[in-house]
Amino acid sequence: MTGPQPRVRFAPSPTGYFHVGSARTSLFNWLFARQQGGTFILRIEDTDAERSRPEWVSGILSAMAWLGMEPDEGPFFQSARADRHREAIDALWNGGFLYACDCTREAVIERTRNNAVPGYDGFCRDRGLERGPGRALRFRVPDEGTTVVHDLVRGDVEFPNASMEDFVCAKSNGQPLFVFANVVDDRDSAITHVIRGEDLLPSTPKGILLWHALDSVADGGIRALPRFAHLPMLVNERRQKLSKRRDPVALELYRDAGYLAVAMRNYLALLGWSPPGDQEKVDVEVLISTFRLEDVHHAPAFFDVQKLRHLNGEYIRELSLDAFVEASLPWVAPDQGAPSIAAPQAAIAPRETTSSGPTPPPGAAAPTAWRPPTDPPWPRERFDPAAFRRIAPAVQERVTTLGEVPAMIDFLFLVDPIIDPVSWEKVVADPNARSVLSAAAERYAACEWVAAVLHDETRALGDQLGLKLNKAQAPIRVAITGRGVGPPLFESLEVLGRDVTLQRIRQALDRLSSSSGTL
RNA sequence: GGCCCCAUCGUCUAGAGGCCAAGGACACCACCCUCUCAAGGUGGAGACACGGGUUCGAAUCCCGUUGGGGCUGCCA
Repeated sequence: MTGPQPRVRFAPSPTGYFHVGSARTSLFNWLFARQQGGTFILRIEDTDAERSRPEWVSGILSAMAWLGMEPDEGPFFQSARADRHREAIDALWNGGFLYACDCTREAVIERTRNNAVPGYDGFCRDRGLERGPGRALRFRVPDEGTTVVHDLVRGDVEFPNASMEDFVCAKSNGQPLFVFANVVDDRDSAITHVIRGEDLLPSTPKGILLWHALDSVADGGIRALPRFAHLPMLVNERRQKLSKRRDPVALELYRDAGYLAVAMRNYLALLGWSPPGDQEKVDVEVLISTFRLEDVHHAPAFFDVQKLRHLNGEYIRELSLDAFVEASLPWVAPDQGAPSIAAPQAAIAPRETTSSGPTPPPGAAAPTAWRPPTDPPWPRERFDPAAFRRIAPAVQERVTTLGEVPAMIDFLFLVDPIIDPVSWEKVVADPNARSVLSAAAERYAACEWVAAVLHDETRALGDQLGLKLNKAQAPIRVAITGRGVGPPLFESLEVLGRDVTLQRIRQALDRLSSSSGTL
């Protein structure tokens, strides 16, 4: 690609938490910028003051930091540019592109009820109203002709101008509206590529009209129209645009559940695009070097958590033991130096931290200390880092999210294990359970306390009772861990220690003896 | 209703006229491995929405149909 270095922007509106769809849009912008040696700009579109809150802005910033997408410029706040927007409005008004309109929404609806063409009917177009309070400013859309969007993803998309209504550029209170502020800001920041969701495609011809109008009044000089790239929507299982109300779309949800930033980023990149070759799990360097807007798929993509989980599991298993232990800390020991929000990602992809870019400007919230919303089930003082580290390799192979770690190791740190009723019922129903537990208590009391020996002892115990190891270990597992599934039993026993093991076997035996045999 | 977009296994996708009796990944099924559960290994089932063209030849190009979706706010 030739010409000036690309300048792209991600322009979210701070209306709540960070949406996975926004994350995907941001990622594609970021990938494109990194690849082209361009500039990635963050612009907060907060022109609607009533729908903007500071904490939502910091949510955007920290989510982007988590995914390793630091902006090169910004965040810029659209609300801070009101004067500039008014200036551009004046220029357009003076150029005759705008007209004042005092129609109420109700009046328009009333008037156009039976019209073939919906939307505003141009009622005020030739009334020659002066600007003033209570009067919105509308753009005089040409009656004839076609506006074509040259889209890098979809090719040329044509919009008959006659199908566009005279849209509002400035509210009756003087506030600029989205399309208008958006275009002015893109012009002023010399954006070369507008990469955003397909839902914005229908408003693009309006933006183009505005762009050329601003050119013709030389507002800020003549500016080259950016290239556009409209990304396919992310949809739910019903193939509808992801909705905040009913779909789990908050990126924070996934972070809280223990998805790694690298996995999330890799998965997001797979939505509407795929790296060359048969490999889908790829390093960010590959993402950056092979990403092409022209290769973006046209059809909407379903956000498939199953696949995300799988990828996450792969990334977790790939971690070094140290990295896994550290990444798990927020879930197992939230007080022990809970890392900042960016830390898990930094630990996993250290190269990420070398990405250049100015430090966030004043007003940008620094990444805050972060922890998952739920604490581990054991008393914090009973957590033993050394014990966790010993069992960690077995856990690492078995979890698919970090959020699953506590449930896998809770028996080590709880005073009494949490007994799963269904698993316990199977023990009660097992006629051999009592003799297995008794024999285990006997053998475990005397043998050397290492996994291999415990393994042999248990096998021998089974032989003695005519049971395969898989049958013999079952009651012991439930007695010790409370569950029928978990990390390898003998390693678990080794870490737990002889005393606690014997105590829990005795407790299980007691419970079996109680009249009901149930919990 | 109007404008616009889209259409390959259940899902994400590869596929730019012959290399495709359509490849990969997730999910699913079976087997192997195995102290449970995972992981891993091997194998299996599974798709070009439909109808017309164009062409020697179409998943790939064109038209139509059907089906989905987006937009249609003085929200962004």
